[in-house]
Amino acid sequence: MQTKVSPDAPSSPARKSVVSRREILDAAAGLFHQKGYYATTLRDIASAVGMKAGSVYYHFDSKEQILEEVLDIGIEVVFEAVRKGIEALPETASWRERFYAGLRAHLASLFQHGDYTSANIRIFGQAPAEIRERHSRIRHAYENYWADMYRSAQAAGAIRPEINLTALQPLVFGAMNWAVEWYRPGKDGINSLARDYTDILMNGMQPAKTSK
Amino acid sequence: MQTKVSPDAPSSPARKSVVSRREILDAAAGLFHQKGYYATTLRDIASAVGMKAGSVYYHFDSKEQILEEVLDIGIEVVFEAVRKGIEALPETASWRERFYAGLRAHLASLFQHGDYTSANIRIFGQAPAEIRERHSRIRHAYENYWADMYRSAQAAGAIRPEINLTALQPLVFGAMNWAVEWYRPGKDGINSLARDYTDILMNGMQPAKTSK
DNA sequence: GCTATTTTCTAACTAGCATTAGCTAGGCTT
DNA sequence: AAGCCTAGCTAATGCTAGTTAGAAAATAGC
Repeated sequence: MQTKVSPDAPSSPARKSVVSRREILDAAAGLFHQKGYYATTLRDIASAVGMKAGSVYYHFDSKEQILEEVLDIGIEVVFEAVRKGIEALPETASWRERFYAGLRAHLASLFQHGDYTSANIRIFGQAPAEIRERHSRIRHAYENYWADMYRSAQAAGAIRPEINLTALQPLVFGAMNWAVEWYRPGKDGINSLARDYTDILMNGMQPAKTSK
Repeated sequence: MQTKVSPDAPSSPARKSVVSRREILDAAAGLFHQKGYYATTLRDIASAVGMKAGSVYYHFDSKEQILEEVLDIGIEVVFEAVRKGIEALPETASWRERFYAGLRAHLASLFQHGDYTSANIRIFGQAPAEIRERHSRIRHAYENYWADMYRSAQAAGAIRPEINLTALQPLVFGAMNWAVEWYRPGKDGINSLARDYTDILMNGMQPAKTSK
């Protein structure tokens, strides 16, 4: 019945089921992103990986478990990409460079690792309360990562002291995540999008400086 | 069978069914917002207004029709609020004032007319393709309203010429709409939120002006 | 090559859903 | 007062979904 995931069993030499499992998750993420959670049936998922619906239960206990893992992976992938993107910068990097790097990494992972992250944004609201609850931990970890960056940037004077970080943070998140709803990437697409966003958010849209 | 809505029949003195119809829509909007479209059953909707599921079919042809109307109302309410908020300004109003008024009205209607607009944001992605298609017309009308404002503001020099409006517009939309996911209004809440957003988007987060 | 374990399939079961058909009771109109 | 329209109810229908149990196939170990 396999209830626990048991991360890589003691000596298993790349089990077959590890692959199938991953394929199922991949397919599920894609379908969830496309059609939403409820509109996606287990038969859809199964047939996308060339299986029958019943077989999925060898790998997962329920449809909800699949949802849960897809959600978690969605955040983890972005989180890791952003962290790596920022840590790759030299110590001397300016706040603007760090911000750009983070923004760029977040956007990139929305479209490259595509399904998991964009599924996350799309279906989070549809998830049963209990699952949403559990999943929120990972979300908050990621949010806190950004929150810390903003805080220290403001402390260092790279962000105006009047700026309300409680508003800034979700503003940026919203701006980034909304891209899933409309943006269809071209070749250089994501970099230029990230540049545009950075420019707007750092400098504002107005030409000169005005009274607050 | 009642296929057409026949907007306010010639001389009917406030039919009972008009009320029930509206109650159903209200309840549906609330539930859609809360639980999503598929997770909301007709029985849920019906019992929320003290009816049985079958009776809903006296007022609507299908669950999808309810969805469609809820979606449409969601945009219309915001659109109207924003238009009114902006038109109420004097001719002499600055771009910043206009922007603030629009932003404020949009945010306010997210939380005041609450369910319709936030349901719209939440469930649009879950709607069947065909409905999404039809509904997109209204959406685009609203988006175009903003697009025109941005264009003329930029033409008038109130927005820096380097700003890419194709990026600016969804950035702002995303920022506003994301508020549904996290913001819980207090008393003065929305006004101060709108002020914060306006400040960030107009002036940017950084203290002085830097090289682009 | 035989056996044990993994992995998948088949085939059903159950529950819940949207939808429908026919009925009922009250009120408006004439 | 008769009959029609309105508004809603009850009960049944058909379908689809998640889930399960056991058989079959594939794979690996000895």
